[in-house]
Amino acid sequence: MSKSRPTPAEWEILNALWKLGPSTVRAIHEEIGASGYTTTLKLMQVMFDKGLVKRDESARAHLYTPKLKRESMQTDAAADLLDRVFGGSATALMQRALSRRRPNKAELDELRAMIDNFERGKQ
Amino acid sequence: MSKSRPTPAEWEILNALWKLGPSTVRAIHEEIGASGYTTTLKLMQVMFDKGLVKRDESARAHLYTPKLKRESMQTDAAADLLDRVFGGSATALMQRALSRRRPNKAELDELRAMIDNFERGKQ
DNA sequence: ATCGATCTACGAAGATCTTCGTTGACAAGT
DNA sequence: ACTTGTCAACGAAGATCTTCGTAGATCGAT
Repeated sequence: MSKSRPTPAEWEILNALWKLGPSTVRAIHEEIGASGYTTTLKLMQVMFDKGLVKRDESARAHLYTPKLKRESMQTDAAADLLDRVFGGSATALMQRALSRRRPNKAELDELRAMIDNFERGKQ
Repeated sequence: MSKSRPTPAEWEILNALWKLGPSTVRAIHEEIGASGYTTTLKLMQVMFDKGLVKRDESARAHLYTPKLKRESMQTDAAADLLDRVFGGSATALMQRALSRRRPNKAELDELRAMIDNFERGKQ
């Protein structure tokens, strides 16, 4: 029972799945523009074995779906990085996240609104 | 010329190095409470080969130091996650980072101050 | 000089991740 | 029925990460 966080290749596939909804290997393969089809297939089969995705096998081309919601997995990933790299400091994480790509005013306002919401305990 | 981001084990060693300053393998090994000494040694040798750390070999017990500043590597790691997991949305990242460990008022104020600074272009 | 402790160096094994070739099944069109 | 294209399945190779056993050098104390 490991927490097995998705690998980079797995994240790419998950993102495509969340974007497209239940999809065949072929659809995902084309969405991410990967190299070889069987590579994508194998990756998704491994993800199925790991329990990262479920699949509908009723048709010949199986339909894959992420097992968890995107928000949930993102939260895990953020917690992971926060722990491993930032010693738990969310402030430091934000500082670094924003320092590369300069945010515009709209984004800053959005962030402020989010903080206000946290303050009111709305999350 | 790959950007080769540090692995989890490497992050643990880097964190110890930034905390303690130039250190021997022994010191880092004890700081992180790892299993076998030679494992820590090998990891740090590999990190040296990769160029993640430099070392002073003048004494028998070499002194290791990270090659880059902590902030710089944190920025890279945050950009990585932002890209791979959050599709570039800093707002989403922050939302998830805060949702697990509820921030207190001091922390929220700190975040607000940070955002204000960004707005004034002080970063 | 020898013993014991500590260090680097090296290589190999184990674990995990990624890529790919091949096979056999199935479906659609001829 | 035969061909062509698409699919899942499987296994193996390659790449990277982590652990560990062993060997050889160095130092301090006896």
